[in-house]
Amino acid sequence: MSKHNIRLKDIAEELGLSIPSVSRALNNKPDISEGTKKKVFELAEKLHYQRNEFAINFKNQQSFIIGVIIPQIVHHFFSNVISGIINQADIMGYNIMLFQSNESFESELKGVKTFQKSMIDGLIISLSDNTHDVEHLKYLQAHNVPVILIDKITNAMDAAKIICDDYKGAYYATEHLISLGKTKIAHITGSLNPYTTKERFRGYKTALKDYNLVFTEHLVKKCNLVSTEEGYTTTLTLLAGEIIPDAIFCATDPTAIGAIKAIKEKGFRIPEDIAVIGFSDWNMSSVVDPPLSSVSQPDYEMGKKAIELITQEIQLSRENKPIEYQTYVMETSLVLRESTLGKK
Amino acid sequence: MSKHNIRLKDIAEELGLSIPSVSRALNNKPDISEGTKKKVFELAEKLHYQRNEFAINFKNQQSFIIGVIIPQIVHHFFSNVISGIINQADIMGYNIMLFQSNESFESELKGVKTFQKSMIDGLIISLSDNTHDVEHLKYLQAHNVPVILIDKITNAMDAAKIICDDYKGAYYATEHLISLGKTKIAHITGSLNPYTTKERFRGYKTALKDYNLVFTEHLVKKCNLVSTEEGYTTTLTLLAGEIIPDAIFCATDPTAIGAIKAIKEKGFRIPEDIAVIGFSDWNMSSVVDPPLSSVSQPDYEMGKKAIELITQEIQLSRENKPIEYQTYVMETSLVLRESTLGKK
DNA sequence: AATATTCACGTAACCGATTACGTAAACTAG
DNA sequence: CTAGTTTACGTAATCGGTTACGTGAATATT
Repeated sequence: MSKHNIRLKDIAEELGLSIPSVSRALNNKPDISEGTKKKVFELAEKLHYQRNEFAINFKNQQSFIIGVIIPQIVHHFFSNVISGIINQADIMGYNIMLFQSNESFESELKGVKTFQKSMIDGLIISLSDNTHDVEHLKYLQAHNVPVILIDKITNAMDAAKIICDDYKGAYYATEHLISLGKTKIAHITGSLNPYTTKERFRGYKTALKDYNLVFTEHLVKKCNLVSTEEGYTTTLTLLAGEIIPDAIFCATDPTAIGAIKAIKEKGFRIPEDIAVIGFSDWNMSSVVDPPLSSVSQPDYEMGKKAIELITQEIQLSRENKPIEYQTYVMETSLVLRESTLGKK
Repeated sequence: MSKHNIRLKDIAEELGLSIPSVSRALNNKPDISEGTKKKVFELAEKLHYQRNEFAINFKNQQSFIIGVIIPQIVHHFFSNVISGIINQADIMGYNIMLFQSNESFESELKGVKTFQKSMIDGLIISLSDNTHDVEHLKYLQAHNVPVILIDKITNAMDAAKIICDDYKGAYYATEHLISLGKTKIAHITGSLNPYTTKERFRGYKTALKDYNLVFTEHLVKKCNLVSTEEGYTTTLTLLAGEIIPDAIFCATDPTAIGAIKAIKEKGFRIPEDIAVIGFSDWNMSSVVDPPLSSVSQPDYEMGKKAIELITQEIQLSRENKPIEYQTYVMETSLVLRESTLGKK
């Protein structure tokens, strides 16, 4: 930040005018003569004058900065969410201040406090897995800073929330496996991020029930990290069990990729013997062998929606109008590939 | 941003003090009595007073914001760079304002201007493929805003630059293939992002030469988008040529993944008939079949280094000290997997 | 006791721009 | 020719905090 940027004062002094007159000229205010206006414009042009938005925002008590806190940037889903957030924020005239909590509550708390002191106009946050207390977010809200929860949400506070329909996505995925004639459908679930995982589990169970398939406790395995490695070992356990599944619905793509590896290693065919479907449609999913069917989440659109909502809330908040909080459930879609459909 | 945050004025009025006295008390300045200090601290605590950093930064003409512009967030390499940037910036007490150019020069230009008006203290930028003019960056520099180029750099301006050793990485990759006894080593190069691609090509050629292998023009193919699809079709062309390669060094991992698909489809064994190695070690590379050997870039460290450098430059710039620009070349490392080593 | 020093605070200026308000000079109207 | 209006500007206040400077009262020194 230069100390030698051109200020209104520089222009005013050179033209023998007062600072407000220069301001009025540059902003095309009525109370200024055409001649002065022209002189000011020309000098401003010549000196490459740029308005100091920092000063204006300070005066107007509005930063045009939206804080974004997510658990991890290096994540297919979140990087797409951020992409949507940034592109839409640009359209709406806002800047994005980004922070990652690395799944730590302390870090998230620190991020919120830093943002608060930086006078963000609003916060879009996806909670860390270790966040159970949301007083820091309620405090922001209480001070007229709109907060929007995205993906990893909580019921512990009233706010606009954006999620994708994990339940329906899981239901459709399971339904798809059923439509292939599979009857012994396993599910590898996760324990972290309770909300989405629970919803996926619920979708799985409901689909089984709706199609009159027996829910078998043995066919449901829990994975803590939902990683490729855990997917691999968990699937090996599944395959060594009494009931060998003929399909596996995994709560995440990495888990599904681990499952594919285990299934191939044990000599089963995919999808003939065991079909596999994941969740989230990671970019890697199309390149594994066989390419993985998955449930695609509207990540980019969720980010875009978050900006649309928060800019509205910021506006309402400035006008001291009441804000009605809704939860926006966005549709998922099935992306079918060889891991369920087989070779074309 | 609330209009009703607690200000020094509120505390001052309640205690019958002047605003500067409250300020001195809270900042533990000497010219204030212990009794007053205690009273101020207690009331500040009670009212949850938070310093308005926005105001202080405005006064100090320093925003503690570092602007970051990259072509795309949804990219394994860049998301890791940003991760390093954010974590290190947090340590150094800076905030990150993020923007993506989507590989558009106009968009990049707009981002730079917006950041400039927001009074960023420094800019870390990875140029879009369509950026040939860097006047916008030179302008920032001329106004004491340090600019650091990362990965996609240019020689058109003097600035600190951070790249990874594409040349050596490519050399090592080729050398590794040679060490496996491969003699007909093909290279799939790209045309975008000339600098890195050219360096990778140069590393490939030099390694061949150093090990007395013939450089064969036919074994080098150009891919514009370096995508999986292009890698696939390009490899099919290679395999239909007169000289069938016994190894392929691809300029990117997606290309290599496409190559693997084509090689498997044509019935060749990997790595026995044809070994494959990529570049960048995308997260998907470990899950393809066979797992892909690749050249790992120090993405996270590059981001971290960028923050270290820019905070130093900001400091020097504030002290009006001269800044010496260097180009930091960071080491790559080989990540060897089955696509060159075979099954263990 | 007279003077010097320290203490503890208040006042004013500032960061860069905007905006409400005030006011000479010029213009208009009756 | 005077009163009212418009024009085109300047002055002052503001945003929230920091800092240089000034000052009366208390304390210390000779």
